[in-house]
Amino acid sequence: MHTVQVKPQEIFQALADPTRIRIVRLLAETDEEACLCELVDSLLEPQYKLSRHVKALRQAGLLSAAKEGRWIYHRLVEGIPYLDRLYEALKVLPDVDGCFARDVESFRQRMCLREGGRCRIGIQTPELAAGGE
Amino acid sequence: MHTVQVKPQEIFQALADPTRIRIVRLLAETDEEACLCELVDSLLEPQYKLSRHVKALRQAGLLSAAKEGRWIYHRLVEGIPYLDRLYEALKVLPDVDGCFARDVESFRQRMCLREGGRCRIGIQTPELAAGGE
DNA sequence: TGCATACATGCGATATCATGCATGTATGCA
DNA sequence: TGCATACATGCATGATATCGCATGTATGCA
Repeated sequence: MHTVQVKPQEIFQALADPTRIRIVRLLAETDEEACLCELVDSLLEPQYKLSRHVKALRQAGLLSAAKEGRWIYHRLVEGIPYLDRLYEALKVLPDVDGCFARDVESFRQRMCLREGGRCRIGIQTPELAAGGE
Repeated sequence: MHTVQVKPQEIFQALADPTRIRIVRLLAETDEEACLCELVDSLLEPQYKLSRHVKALRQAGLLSAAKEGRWIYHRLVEGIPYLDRLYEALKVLPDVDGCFARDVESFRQRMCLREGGRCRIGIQTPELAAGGE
């Protein structure tokens, strides 16, 4: 089940980081699930960084993970009143520098590389993969 | 005006503290304004602590302040889409230990001490006033 | 004009967090 | 069975947050 007694402040703490907001907002706006390499290629942040942020969001109860072989698909936990309202808040956040719009656009293009609706490739931006460049 | 360019993560950071959540939730549920001494007597936290948290919420754009002589009334900034949705999320947060319910009850009782709708007394819990006990 | 009072804040101690680098784990394919 | 790869994490570091204590500022009243 979801609730492992997550304190309210832990939920907001999970969103108190620009990268984590980008992750949640991306998944909220597209209503999609994504594996880590897709997030890396969309947000253009290092693999280890997003891995940790995704973990933080999972521990806060915002994300659920589904393992499929080597890939792990992350999606928003939905159906919980206060979480659903948080997503709504995120979706109407101002996007002054167009960062969120770019994330969504990059993500949509990355989704085109799926085969049969599943990710079959890894990180397409080599300098963001483990080990750096 | 309101917006002094508050970054999204600063809004969530402002709510990433249990005391600040209590403040915002109290004002959201009661749709009231409150001065600092009323908050002290309701939340039963030291004056200097709430003063700082209120300041943090103001800097994040969640609270506005109206000075009336020695008293300063704080209320939620409303009418901004993502803020209004955040308040809605706060209002449906679980209250496992009954903390929020107690805050609201204490606040309602404290409001009975107003004269003409205005606070005319100071902190009624001496050990929480400046200087400690 | 001086005092009581509503609220603000400088300081130091402690704790938590995000990041980069490097490396570890686990899964599937040849 | 070994290698490539998708993802995870230990460690050190710098940044930031909270708190208690004490004190400072500003307003109104006697």
